[in-house]
Amino acid sequence: MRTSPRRPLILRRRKLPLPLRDAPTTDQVVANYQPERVQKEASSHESISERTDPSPQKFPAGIKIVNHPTMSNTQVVIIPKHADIQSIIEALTAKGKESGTSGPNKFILISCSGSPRSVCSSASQHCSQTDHANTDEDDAEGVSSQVEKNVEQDPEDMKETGQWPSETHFVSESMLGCKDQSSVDIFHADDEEVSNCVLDDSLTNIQWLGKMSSDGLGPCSMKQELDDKENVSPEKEGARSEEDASVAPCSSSTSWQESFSERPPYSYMAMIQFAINSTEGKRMTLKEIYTWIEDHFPYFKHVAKPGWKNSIRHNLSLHDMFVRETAANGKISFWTIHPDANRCLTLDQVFKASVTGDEPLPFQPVAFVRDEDPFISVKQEEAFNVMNENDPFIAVKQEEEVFTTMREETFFTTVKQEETFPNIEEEDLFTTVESPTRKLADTLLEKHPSISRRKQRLILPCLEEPVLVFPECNNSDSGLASDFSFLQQTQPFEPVLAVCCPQEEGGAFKTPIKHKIGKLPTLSTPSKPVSTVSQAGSSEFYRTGPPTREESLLDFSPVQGPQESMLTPFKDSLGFLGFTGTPFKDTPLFDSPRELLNTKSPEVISGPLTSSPTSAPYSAKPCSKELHVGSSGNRSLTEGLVLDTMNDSLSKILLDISFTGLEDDDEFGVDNVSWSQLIPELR
DNA sequence: CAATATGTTTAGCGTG
DNA sequence: CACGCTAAACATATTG
Repeated sequence: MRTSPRRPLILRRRKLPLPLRDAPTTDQVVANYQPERVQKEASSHESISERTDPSPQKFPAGIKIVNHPTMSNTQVVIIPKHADIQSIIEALTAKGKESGTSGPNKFILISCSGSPRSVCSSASQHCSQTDHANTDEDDAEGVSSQVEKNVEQDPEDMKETGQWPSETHFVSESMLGCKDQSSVDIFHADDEEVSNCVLDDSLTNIQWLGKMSSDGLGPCSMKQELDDKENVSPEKEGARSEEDASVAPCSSSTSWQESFSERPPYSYMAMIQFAINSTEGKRMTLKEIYTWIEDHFPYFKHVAKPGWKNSIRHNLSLHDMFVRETAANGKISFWTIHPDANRCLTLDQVFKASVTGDEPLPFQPVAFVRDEDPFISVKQEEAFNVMNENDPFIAVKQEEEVFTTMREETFFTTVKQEETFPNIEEEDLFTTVESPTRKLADTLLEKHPSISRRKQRLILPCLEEPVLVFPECNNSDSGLASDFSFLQQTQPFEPVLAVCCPQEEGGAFKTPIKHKIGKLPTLSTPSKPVSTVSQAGSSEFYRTGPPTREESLLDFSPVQGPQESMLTPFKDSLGFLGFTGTPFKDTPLFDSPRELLNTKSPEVISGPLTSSPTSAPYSAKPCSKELHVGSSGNRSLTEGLVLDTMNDSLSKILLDISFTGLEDDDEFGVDNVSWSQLIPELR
């Protein structure tokens, strides 16, 4: 099969692996998933509570309990529609405590009463809560569990292979067990991708970052592990990935070595920004950019085809946020990031935010997207696009994101005339070296002759898509840092929203406009204006418009998650937007099990579903995408809880399990659930 | 002068 | 349709 040219998708964010406290216990009837067994169960619909849960606890009638197919200390509990969840939880809690470390202490509760929309909105609405909660909590002692689902498998094949039932569309993962706090990440994975490379992606993306450490970001450590890594064959890696996926991989050097041959989940745009922002002067020669990327992403040094450099050059030229400056002697060209477009995203920053999650970030970026916003196209994270990417801030977001991609896609630029050229008319900024194409684009854009040909984008009402501005600009004194310094001072820990009116600024652009800032240096080709080094002082608000897909989808969004939300200024991109493809990437956190129980989906969704974009932009927007996704497909979402009796924590998880013939909620009763279908969903 | 590096632009593809 | 990626063509600059 042809390998998709897309960059690796971040399917989920995985907490740093935690040591398993308990070995598989003997009381588990189903220690491992067995297709044969599932087949039998599929035809019988029998209640397995008796045989799998011989404990004396009193459970309401109709409850079904089954051992998790892959998680040694976890059981899956299907709760009847009208069962008293509270009592069930209490019983399970007692059961778990009674079992101690030698028995099941974690339970995934699947409720049959949830509706797709309610679930979706519920998850969405609490995104910010989740972020906040995670920020303050220490999850070092957490026990994580992952619930993954593959998709688009023929039911029969699923039975044979132990994979997912047909019409299962989401990949979900729950991460819980942080004392009183749990987090659950639910992702929407592209069917094809998931079906083809779920495991691969999990390693490629999450583990890719997860295995990194701040110390490991440097070229040395990366190179050190390269040799070993290259010896890992795809087959071997694939075989290992499944195990890793189910057994929270340890952040050992070994796993890191094995995974970093994977293509990094960042777009070229994001990586270029990483590279440039890693330098003191925020500028790099092309060669240095190459070197930086090779050093930090061994994939490009040892695996990628030579053409990647061409792509780098292509990106540098294509995106207006990248400005070429010529040294005084006119012989050396440096690439910089337009000060007004530079979000100062660095790899280290992204890493810390997404992986460690232990450093409270000064901001909790929040981005709002209209329901019709094209953020959805991202996968790249699909699930997570901390950085989308595309831009890492240009992205991320993907998902996002902690990142995406930093897609700079939508920068509302203010083509401000530089002080050095106060008399230059805006329309003249690019006249010197314009290509026919650009001229045409300019003509079409009329008032914005200098924007790139790819910037003919929508202009969104300011109120509908507030833009979160990140005051944080690590080690950078470029535009943003200074521009938002006041915000940082006044509201260091509060989300900062910069509501902009694109129309006023001149329109939305994918990337910042490269406008003539200084003398036109010698150009290898006469089509692109170049700025001189001296222009670096510009500090105009380059990015004043609502975050577009590019921003929110930072290509690096892979690290998006509750904890990541605080990482970078553009968390919105990374988080909410970066992973547009993942409807439930952000799920609510609850301080207590009771609070979780009291949370009713209908309430949660009422806002997003009924509120107009303008009336409730802050609460509904972030989830609009998710809502859309959740309600659009032929899917049946069910809501679940994860009860960790070891930590007295309860998390809500969202499962999108579509069983053939069970679209109707009323039919999705416990009696109709086939374990052969459900179990794989919970693997 | 050839080879290489750098830079710009266009086109096609896959994906959402 | 927009986006990111890839490939390619072409041009200019640099280097040996």
